Amino acid sequence: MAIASHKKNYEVKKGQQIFSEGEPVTRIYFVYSGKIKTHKRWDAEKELIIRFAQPGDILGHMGLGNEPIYPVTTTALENSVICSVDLDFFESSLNVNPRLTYSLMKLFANELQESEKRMRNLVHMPVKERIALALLNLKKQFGVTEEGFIAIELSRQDLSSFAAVAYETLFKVMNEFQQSNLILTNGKNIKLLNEPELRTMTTDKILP
Amino acid sequence: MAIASHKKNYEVKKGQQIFSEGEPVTRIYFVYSGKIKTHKRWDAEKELIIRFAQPGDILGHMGLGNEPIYPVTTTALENSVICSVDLDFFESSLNVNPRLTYSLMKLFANELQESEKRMRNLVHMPVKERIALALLNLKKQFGVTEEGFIAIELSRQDLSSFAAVAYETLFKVMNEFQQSNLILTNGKNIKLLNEPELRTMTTDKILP
DNA sequence: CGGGACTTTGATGAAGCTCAACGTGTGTGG
DNA sequence: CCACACACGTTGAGCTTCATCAAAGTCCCG
Repeated sequence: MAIASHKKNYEVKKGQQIFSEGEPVTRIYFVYSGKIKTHKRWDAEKELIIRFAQPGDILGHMGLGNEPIYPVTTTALENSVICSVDLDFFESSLNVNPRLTYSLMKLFANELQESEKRMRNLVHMPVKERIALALLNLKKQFGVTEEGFIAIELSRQDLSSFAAVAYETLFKVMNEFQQSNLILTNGKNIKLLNEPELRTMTTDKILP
Repeated sequence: MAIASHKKNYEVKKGQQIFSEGEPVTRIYFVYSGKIKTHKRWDAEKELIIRFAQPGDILGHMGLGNEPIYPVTTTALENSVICSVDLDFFESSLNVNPRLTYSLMKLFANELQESEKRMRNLVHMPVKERIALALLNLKKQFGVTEEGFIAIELSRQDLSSFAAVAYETLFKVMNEFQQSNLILTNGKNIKLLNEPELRTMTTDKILP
């Protein structure tokens, strides 16, 4: 196929970066297998995890804006396989294939909604609720294993970066949750025991 | 024109809502004149201002996602003129006109970048920096009048909702800024006196 | 002149971040 | 195989920041 010359397949090891904030945008990536975090740096040791990508997800599409600079960093959470296409090739695909453009536009619309909802939540929610919400969202995105644990293994570091909470604060709240039988943890594995309760914590202030 | 039957023009008075969070998406709006805020409610009396729209900007496009529900409210900050098209009509325009879809996709890409940058900033920045950033962004978007004031009149309420800061806290910081000759205020008019200083406040922790 | 809404200032308290110490596991070299 | 070091996980105490509450001041209309 003609496409092949523009396509590359990679294996990415756990912890390895695919691209990094500030680099010029050269390629668009697709996840074949594995899990990948999209994050934004702050302050050398702090970061905010923007979202997680799974098989089927696209990466680097935020670089399609006017500034051809990746605004985020992407790092593999486990060994993953991704494929990438040249940016120019992707752009010309968009020209040729309006349906592709359309579905990409839809994707952006959804992500923008999500992003702005989350922005408001992070701004207004106290820590406990932010963490509850983070757990619920993880379960929603990744589902659970047979034993009922959320089907992703995150370091506490990553979990705190996702909930936008200090590292140490996360422990304390997770303990509290555990003591009130809201969750059950086993190392990195987390099970939600009382999802309705967690849900009301996060929604009762969001008016319709 | 055939379009005409799908088009409506409105005049919107200051303070009037165009559409509201939770309503089903029926139309897409374009701003002809005036200034409009896009905000998300929280907690009956709190809100977060997501962005401001000016002449030429589109409103309601976030409703193009999978859920046909407006995720935000839009309220006129001054008497404005807007035009709207039926959602179905807009969707079919997208089918017919790939260039439109493409530019909409680009728009979304830019807004998503902006949104995620702002999310990180709001999460990590202390109050003073958030306010400095809000002022800089307002100036960037609206420019200044002949006298050098930022060309938008915002209530302190709105300003605090934009900076994601408590109402009273805003006053105190604005005073501080005034005392250190960073800004000059005259009622709702704001002039930035020392933009470089404000800028360093907001950028020195954002590593490249 | 008085009332209501908006603005401004001060005092207080709590939430949560930081720092620092301690515990636990794991890999490495003797 | 053990000892040690280094990373990672856990807990506690102190302290800063900022939201909240309450009160006083100011402006605008009736």
